Amino acid sequence: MKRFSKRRQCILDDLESRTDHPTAEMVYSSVRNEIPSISLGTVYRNLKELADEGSIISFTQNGKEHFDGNNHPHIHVCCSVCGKIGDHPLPKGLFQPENDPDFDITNVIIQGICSDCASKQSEESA
Amino acid sequence: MKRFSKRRQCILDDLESRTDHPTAEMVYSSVRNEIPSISLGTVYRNLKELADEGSIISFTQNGKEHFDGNNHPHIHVCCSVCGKIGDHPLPKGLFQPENDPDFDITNVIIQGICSDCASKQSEESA
DNA sequence: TTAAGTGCAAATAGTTTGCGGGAAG
DNA sequence: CTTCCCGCAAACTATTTGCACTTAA
Repeated sequence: MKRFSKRRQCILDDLESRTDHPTAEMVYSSVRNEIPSISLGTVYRNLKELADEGSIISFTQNGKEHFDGNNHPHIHVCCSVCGKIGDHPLPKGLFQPENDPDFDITNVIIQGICSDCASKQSEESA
Repeated sequence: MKRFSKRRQCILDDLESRTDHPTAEMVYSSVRNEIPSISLGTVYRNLKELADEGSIISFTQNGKEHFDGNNHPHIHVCCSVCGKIGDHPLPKGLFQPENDPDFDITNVIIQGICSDCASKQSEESA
């Protein structure tokens, strides 16, 4: 049976209290303020368990896994140039794949180039 | 200046001729039928260049990068249990982030659990 | 001719895991 | 007690890179 673990709780609390989308390393660095003896392996282990049980959301961007304490399905808009990640609400039913009406959406990721980076790029090439 | 390279062309042709979403390893295995002496490093190198220049789309699923020869922005529906990836058209303007109307979308990923896997899981827990 | 492309193998980055010790129930 | 959890360090996987050699232009 799954136990109450101070470390797991602390990791979950940290994720739920922040609005960015930290990597494992970033969670590690933050949680160490609370529990200096915690190890990176434990952070990885618990992040994976929390994601598997659906308590948190995870997705990969630029080769690193990012985590989100808000486990309600919503939209992540990610700029592939600067790496910025923004949250947006998911309009009800809008994204339902027509060939699988019961597909259970857990996360939506939109990749592209934000207008800031687009204007910088056009300056450079000018 | 960028040159015409038989290997790069062959990799691009392979990607454009298939409708799945292969990993680098899968492209390597396929392209080796055409050019047996090609190396995995070259496949990685060219896939990265093609993705950087926008000729192909790439995204990470289950810790591996997948590639798509269709570089028109469209929706990838990914089941996080069985790993199936499906293509869907992107309704014009539907996903435009309201706080950045000029955000240039290159790819949309919808993660979740397909109905097949969902029914299998409910059987197991029964 | 010469800069871009390549094979090879070593290196790297991110993540996972086995194990002996520690803590929750 | 006994089962899960943890720190540690080694292992693993996917990907990148340096270098000497090829090849397209």
